[in-house]
Order: sequence, then C-alpha cells, then structure tokens
Amino acid sequence: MRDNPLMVIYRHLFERFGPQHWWPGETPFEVIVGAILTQNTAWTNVEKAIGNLKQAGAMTPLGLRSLSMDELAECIRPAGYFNVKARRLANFLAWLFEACGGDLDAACAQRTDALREQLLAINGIGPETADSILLYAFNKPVFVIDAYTCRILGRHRLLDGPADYESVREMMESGIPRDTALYNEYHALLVRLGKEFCKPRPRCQGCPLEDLPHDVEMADE
DNA sequence: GACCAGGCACATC
DNA sequence: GATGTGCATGGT
Repeated sequence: MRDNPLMVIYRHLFERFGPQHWWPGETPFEVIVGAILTQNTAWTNVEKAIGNLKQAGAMTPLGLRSLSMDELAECIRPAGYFNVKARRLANFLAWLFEACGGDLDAACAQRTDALREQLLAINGIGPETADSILLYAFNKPVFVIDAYTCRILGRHRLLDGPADYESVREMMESGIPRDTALYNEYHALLVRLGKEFCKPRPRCQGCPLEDLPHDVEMADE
C-alpha cells in the first residue's frame, strides 16, 4: 500500500492540510440540505441559505415541510438556482416521508446500495449529491467524486482521459482501504487542494503535490 | 466585466 | 449515447 499513488496523494494532502472535519453541518439533515444547496454553488452562498432556514425553524424534516414553496425559495435564494433547489429539497422531503416516515434513522438503516438507488431516483439528486449524503450524513463508505477530484486525478495522470463518474468512483474505492473516515477525509482534502491550487487555471507553486508527476496543461474537463 | 463555485435534468442531434 | 443549455447568486 505504501506505493499506491492514491495513498501517496492522501498522505501528502493530510501532512500539508491536516484533518478537515467535514461536513460542516450540525445534524445529518443539515448535511443533506447543504448537499443539495451546494450543487454548482460556492459554500459561502450556501451558508447564508442555511442560516435563513434555521431562522425560519426549517432545519428539520417537519420544519422544512411546513414552508410553502415560495417561502422555501425565498430562504434559499442566496444559494442560487433557488427555484430549482426548492423543488429538489421538496422532492427529497417527499421521499423521506413516503419511504421512511420522515425518519432519517430509518433511511440510514437500509443497505447502502439500496439507499443509494433510492436517492438517485429522486429528481434533483445525482451521483455526487447522493454520495455526499451517503458519506457525510449517513456515514456509509462511499467515495464522493466531484469536479475537483476528476481535475486533480486527471492532472496527475491517474485517469485515462475524461472518465465517467462511476468508473472514477470504482477506481477510488478499489484503490484505497474501504473506510468511512478515510473517504470522508480524503474527499475533503481533495476539495481543499482544488480550491487553493487546482482551479481551471491552476496555481501549482506551493502545491503539496507539485513534486508528483502532473501536467497542468492537460485538458481535463 | 469575466470567471468561478463541493450538479442536475432535459432537449436535441 | 454524446453534447449543449438553463438554472442564479455572490465572491474574486
């Protein structure tokens, strides 16, 4: 395992950045709401929307369900795409109450693959959002793949060209020990690295991976 | 003012 | 099946 490039990257990142303590949410429900709100959106904007929801007493399944669509959209306006995301939150809630009686523990008690399938069947929850919920709200060992992950792996020549979500996920899950805490930390570290060094226009000087093989010019999106 | 941010669904070819 | 487009706010 020492020479596994994925674990080499992990060690570099952990040594440089330390534990990230993700996900920034006080409850599993808040993590789920955040996962939907952060779709293609900066987290700073999501925080404002979460603050509005808390102020409205809507950071529980019942509380959120009591809001009208207009009230919900108004609360989450700062997170962008507010009409779309209001519908997506409502879709998630509808599933939670219909399938699990509004009880997240009941949802969590299911097999991981069955739960993942149900989440993916909800309109507005795609693979990244589903896996973020599984890992960070339900503590299931599912590796979350996002744009940063693909970009970083691509630039370090660990992907053969553009790869689809599932194949990248399988690569990560088969390449590192199946461990929820490790998955949690690793993904958070990749996002941290991505935010600081691996934007579409990369800034590689000082990057903790700058001594590893990489190619900043590679077309990767 | 352009670019970017922890995507996804849907239309079109 | 692949590719393009709409959705929207706020920070840099």
